[in-house]
Amino acid sequence: MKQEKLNYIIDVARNMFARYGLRKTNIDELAHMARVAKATIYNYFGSKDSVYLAVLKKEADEIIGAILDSIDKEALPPEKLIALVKTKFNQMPKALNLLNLEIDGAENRYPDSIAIRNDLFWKEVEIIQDILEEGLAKGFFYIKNIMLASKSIGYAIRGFERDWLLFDSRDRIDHYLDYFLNIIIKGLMSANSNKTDRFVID
Amino acid sequence: MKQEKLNYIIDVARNMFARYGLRKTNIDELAHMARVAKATIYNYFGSKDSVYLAVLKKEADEIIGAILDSIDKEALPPEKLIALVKTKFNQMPKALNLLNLEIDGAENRYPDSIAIRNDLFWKEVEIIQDILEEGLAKGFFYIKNIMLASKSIGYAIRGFERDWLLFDSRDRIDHYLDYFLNIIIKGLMSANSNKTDRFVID
DNA sequence: TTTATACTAAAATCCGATTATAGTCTAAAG
DNA sequence: CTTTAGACTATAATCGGATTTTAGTATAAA
Repeated sequence: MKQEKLNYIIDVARNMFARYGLRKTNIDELAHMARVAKATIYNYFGSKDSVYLAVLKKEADEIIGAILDSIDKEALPPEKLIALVKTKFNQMPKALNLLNLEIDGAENRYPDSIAIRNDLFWKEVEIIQDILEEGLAKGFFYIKNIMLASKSIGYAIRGFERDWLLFDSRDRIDHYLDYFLNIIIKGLMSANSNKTDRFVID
Repeated sequence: MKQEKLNYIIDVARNMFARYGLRKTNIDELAHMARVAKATIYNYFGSKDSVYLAVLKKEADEIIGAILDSIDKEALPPEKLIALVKTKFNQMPKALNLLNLEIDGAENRYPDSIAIRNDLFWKEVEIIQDILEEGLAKGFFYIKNIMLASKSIGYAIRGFERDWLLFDSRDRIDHYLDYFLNIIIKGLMSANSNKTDRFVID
C-alpha cells in the first residue's frame, strides 16, 4: 500500500479516536470513513490496538519533530531550552489522543499506550540533555551532572502539563512557565535573576 | 460528641477508604467498625461524601502540618525550601486517599475532592512564597516577582509527584529532586552550580 | 493487493428482577 | 440532650440471561 494511503488511514483514525475514544471507535466505521476495506486495515495494522498505537506514535513524533525544528532555529543554548518548552506546550493541544491519556480516567491507558507516553518524556529529556551538553561546552551552563540535571528539568516541566491542558487561563500558566525558565537558568540566588532582559520569552 | 471520638471515626474511615475506595466502603460497616451508631455518623457528617472529604482534608492538613514543622526547624531560606520538598515527598505516601486521586482512574475524583487536592497545592505555593519572601528580605534570594516564582516552583515540584508515587525506584527520583533543588537555587548559569557542598540534601 | 461480503467467537449492551446501601425516622437508653 | 439500635424507603448497584455489536478471519472476485 502506498505510504500516503496508510497515513490517511491513521489521520482518519486519529480524528475518530480523538472524538470517540478507543472503545467507542469501531473498525468497520473507520474502514468506511477511510474508504478502504476492513481487510486492508487488518492487513496493515493487524489489530485495532495497533491502529491506536500508530496514532499515538504519530502524535508523539509530531511533538518531537516540532521541538527539534524550533531548537535548530536558535543559536544559543539557553534560548534552545526556552524554545523547547514553548514548542512543547504549543504542540500539546494537537496531540489529543496522547494527552487524553493524562486527563481521562484511564479509559484507554494500558501498557502500550503508557509506553509511548513515557517514550515521549524520555526523548524530551534526551533533547534537554543535548542542549545542556552544548551549553556546557560553549560555556553557557555550569552543570556537574548533566544527566541528573536534564531529568530533573524534564520532571519539572511535566508539572505544568496537567493545568496547561485543563485550564481556561492558559496565559497565566504560560507566565509561570516563562518564569520557571528564568529561575532554572539563572537560579534563585544569582543576583541577575532580577533581570529578565536577556533570555526573555516574548 | 467528643472530638476524640470524631477523630476516631475519621481514622477508621480513612483506613476503609484507603483499602476499599469510596464506592466500596459502606456506612453501615464504618459505623460498626468505629463502634458508633449509623445515626451518629449522619448526625456529625450528614453524608457519606462528607466523611470522605473529612478524610481527605485530614490527610492534606497532615502534610501541611509536617511541612510547616520541618521548615521551622531550619534557619536559612534555601534550607527551608529543601526541607519543604523533602518533607512533602516523605509525607505523601501516608496520604493514601488524597493521592489515589492522582493515580486512580477518576474513580473518586469529583469536584469537592479535587478542590481539596488543589487547596493543598495552593497552600504549598503560599508556603513557598513565604520562604522566598524571607529569602529575599535576608538577602539569600534575588527574585523579581515572588508570586510568579512561587507558583512556578510549585508547578515544577508537581512534576515529580506521579513517578514518585508509582515507581519502584524512589531513590533515583529522590536524586532528581535533590538536583532540581540545586538547579533552582543556583541556576544553570551560575558558576557555583557545580558545587553541591553548601545546600546539599543528605 | 485490495475489496466486498460472509462468518465466528467474544465482548458489550440491554433489561427486568433482586439485592445492597445511603439516608431518614422513631423510640428507648444513657 | 445525645447516642443507639433497629426499622424503613427510595435509589443505586448487582446479577443473569437474552440480544446486539464488533474485532478479527476467511473467501472469492476484481
